[in-house]
Amino acid sequence: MRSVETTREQLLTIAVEMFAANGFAQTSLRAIAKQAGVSPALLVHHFGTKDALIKEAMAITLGHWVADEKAAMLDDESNQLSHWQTVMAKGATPLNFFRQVLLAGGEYSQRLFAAAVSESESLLEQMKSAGRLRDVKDPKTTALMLTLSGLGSVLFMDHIEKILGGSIASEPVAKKLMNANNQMLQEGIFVPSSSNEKEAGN
Amino acid sequence: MRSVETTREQLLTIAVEMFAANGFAQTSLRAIAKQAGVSPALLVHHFGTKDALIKEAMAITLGHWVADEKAAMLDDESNQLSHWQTVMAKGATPLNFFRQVLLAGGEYSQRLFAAAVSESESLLEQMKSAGRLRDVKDPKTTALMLTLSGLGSVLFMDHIEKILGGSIASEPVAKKLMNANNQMLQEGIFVPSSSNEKEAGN
DNA sequence: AAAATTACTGAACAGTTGTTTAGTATTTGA
DNA sequence: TCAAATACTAAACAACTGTTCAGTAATTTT
Repeated sequence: MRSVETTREQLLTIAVEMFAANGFAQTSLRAIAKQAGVSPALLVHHFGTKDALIKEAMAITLGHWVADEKAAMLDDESNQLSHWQTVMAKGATPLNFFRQVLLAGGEYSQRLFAAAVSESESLLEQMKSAGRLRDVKDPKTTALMLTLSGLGSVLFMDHIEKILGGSIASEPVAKKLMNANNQMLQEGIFVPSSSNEKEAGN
Repeated sequence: MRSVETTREQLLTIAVEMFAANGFAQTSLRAIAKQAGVSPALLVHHFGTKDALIKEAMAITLGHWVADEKAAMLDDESNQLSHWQTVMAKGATPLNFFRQVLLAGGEYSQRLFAAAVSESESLLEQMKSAGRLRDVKDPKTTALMLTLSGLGSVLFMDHIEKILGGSIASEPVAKKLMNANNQMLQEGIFVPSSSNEKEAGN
């Protein structure tokens, strides 16, 4: 054999890129094989089925991401902008891949979402112990809301870029988003009306 | 002919439901025809192509929604919860349909997103003239952020329900979300740190 | 009532899909 | 060096896709 593990890895890398760019259902084994200059049957030989290939692609991409993310968190906790740019510096592929995972639904989507929520929760806890969190009444739901806008910005990347007129990775666009977000989350933007000043009972 | 417009309308209704439930690409003409008890060729006869059917389904669903939404806005502007329940009372189909439109990407997705953003913008303006808006530095980007969490909650409906343990249409879950959202948007949740108390320059 | 139009079907076409099979080349282990 | 295992391919299968075609039934128009 010419170079077992290397060919397999190459195939996996190409698959991840193509899945990230076009989605799982829209990427055929034939297309991946063609891009790799290889016969479709070889993909089956190495991975068994398309589903298995997808799962392996998910596992490896999520694994890398989590590792990198943890490193980045320990590294630089306070500067959002530089963290954001660190994330984007990894290139569009992993972010787009996650986008596709979320879009595809199913088990991995569920897991990814849950992981994002719990990351938000631990962020809130960190902020709390740093004395930078106000008295949040419902931390879990709050974390969920934070997750929604966070993942929303990943999912709607293209739309955002069209509206703000620039790459989401670029400094001006990233700053715009962060400033708006910071104002919302630090000062609030709405003045309570008399009717819903108190929280609705439940 | 047995009842021209009626058959066409029935087909369209079934198509909308199936698209909403399973997505556009995942719903074949044969499946729609089977559900309708009709031959696949009849769909082609009435709509020409699948794409045309999809576009017609989009046009009619978006049209109905916008009309209903405008009526609801004039009707009851202040009570978020009852508005939310009005929205949900229309049933899951239109909301899921929009979800699929957003997921599918493309032109209609773009339009829908842009419409949602501009609706958020006009909400901000309304709030401002009602004296219920703080001094927002970047209303456009702020409207965009609001849109992200709004559409996010539509896209991730299933995940949210799994985490909060109940239908998103139910009163307790809806209240949870709204209370967390209100606190965030009215009081803010983060205390500014010294380093990013001032907005980052650009 | 005859003619024209419209509603509708069954069968097939051509393309794509994931996967299988049978076989060849290449590499490894003994 | 010989045998076993692995890497890899060409061709085909079966299932599915959107769409076409030829034809029949029902309805409208004249």
